[in-house]
Amino acid sequence: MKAEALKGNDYRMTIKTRFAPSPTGYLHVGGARTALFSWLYARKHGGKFVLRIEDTDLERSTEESINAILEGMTWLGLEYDEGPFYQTHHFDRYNEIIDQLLGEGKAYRCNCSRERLDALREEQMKNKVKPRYDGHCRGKAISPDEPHVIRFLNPPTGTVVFDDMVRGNVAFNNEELDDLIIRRTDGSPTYNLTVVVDDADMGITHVIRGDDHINNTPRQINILRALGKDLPVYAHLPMILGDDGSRLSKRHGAVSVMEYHNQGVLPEALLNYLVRLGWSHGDQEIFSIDEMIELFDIKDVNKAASSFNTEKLLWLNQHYIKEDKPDRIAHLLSPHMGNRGIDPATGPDLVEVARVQQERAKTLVEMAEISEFFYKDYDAFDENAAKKNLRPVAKEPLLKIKEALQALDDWSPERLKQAVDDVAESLDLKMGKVAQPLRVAVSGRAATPGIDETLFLVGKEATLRRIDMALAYIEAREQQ
RNA sequence: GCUCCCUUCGUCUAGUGGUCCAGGACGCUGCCCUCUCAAGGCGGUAACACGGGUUCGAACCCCGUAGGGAGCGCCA
Repeated sequence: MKAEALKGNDYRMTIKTRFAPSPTGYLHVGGARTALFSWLYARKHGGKFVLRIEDTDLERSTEESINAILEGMTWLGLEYDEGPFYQTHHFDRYNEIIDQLLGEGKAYRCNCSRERLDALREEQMKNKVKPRYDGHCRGKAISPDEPHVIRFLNPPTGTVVFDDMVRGNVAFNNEELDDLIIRRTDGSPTYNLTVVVDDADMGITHVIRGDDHINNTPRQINILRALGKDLPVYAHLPMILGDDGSRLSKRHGAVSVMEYHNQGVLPEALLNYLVRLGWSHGDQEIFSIDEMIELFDIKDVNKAASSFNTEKLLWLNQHYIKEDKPDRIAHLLSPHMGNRGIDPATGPDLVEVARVQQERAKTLVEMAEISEFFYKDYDAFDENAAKKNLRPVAKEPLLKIKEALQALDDWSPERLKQAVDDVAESLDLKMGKVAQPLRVAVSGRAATPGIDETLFLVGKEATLRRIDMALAYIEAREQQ
């Protein structure tokens, strides 16, 4: 008996959040952060997280976009416990609710023409008042057989008040609202109705969404009340702006989550970056997923919008690349090598390459670029590097080191380091005078990992061949 | 235009009346380390939007102003 009661109580208390994107584009960073916060809230409280696709706009919704959103969620690891649900599958239910409201006199038919509505709006704007429907069709007997929309009869007076988890107490006057359309002429339901019905049906306890929806909240609350449903708790998250403070758009560079994936950003880096946008926990910057779940509290979310800063994202990305296990980095790096036409199986162990490059790249794309020479001869020397280091004075050190390396049968980093040291000493040169020309010779570039690791991974045969290429380059220069 | 909201270094933020001539992080920058590039270590640069109050005392409370944002669809 007691256990039974407890169980019932627990059920009601189970927290459920949702992410409800409309599939009209890719998953962008703003949506991803909204999803992250919703997900964190559910995870932190042992609740459920549901994914609902709001595809009632048949004109703009696409299959491609649905897949892009699903792909983005998966990549970020924001796994959902229920769904994906599709609103287009719930039309019968929405109609049932709309008919119920109609029957109860809480909604009515309206046959105002678009022309009348447009004229009304224009008139109101001209008179400097907020444009809203004037209730022209309220109480009019309009036949279901003639073309019409259905409007929700919004309470004409009073105030809608709710306690937002991030905004605090929010109040709207019903006078500011109007009788919104809940069913279009073509019979399809509209957003404010479908959201309310689904949230109630799915048992969503906490509606966490972007604050561009805050103005919809009082309308939704009024519909919920008309339906006699419990209200969820609301949390309206601030927007993410571009680095110039304006609304995030394509001209700010990448906004799609998968674009970051393509650029070689690690999901944990993006997540860490996103969680710190509008939220903080003292001075802490680095958060593992588990720490986020443990420490995240929606009450610590800021009210003000924040600007997206790619530099900081890249810093975090480098941090995670550096900290991660070389074999995972190698695994993630492999496709990027493939994009450059390189099959990692044809050269040194990619795990070893990842290990030596880990702290030298901000993205996996960059790491692939600076690692290409381990797998294939460079097409040309980096111009500045060659100009500076492959000069006639470098000839003797290169010849000497070539000789020393040729004689080496233990091609280990230790012996390679020793060989370079020995040559430098024998010529009475600083190590850099030998190592740097050698570096440019074997890699074609000015910067690589330590010379010992570099030579080791490039291998004896390629090293000797490339030293000859460098010597030929120097000689060609001398001819000029 | 109307309604609502927001405002600490360039950026992300800490800060909830005295411990703040404002702390951390990214960026930029100086030095150290060093075979290059990174990474790392130690420094530096830089902010309470403005104007009035309230108070012994204000980044923190109140009021204006300015700037920014969101919404005002048979889009979501």
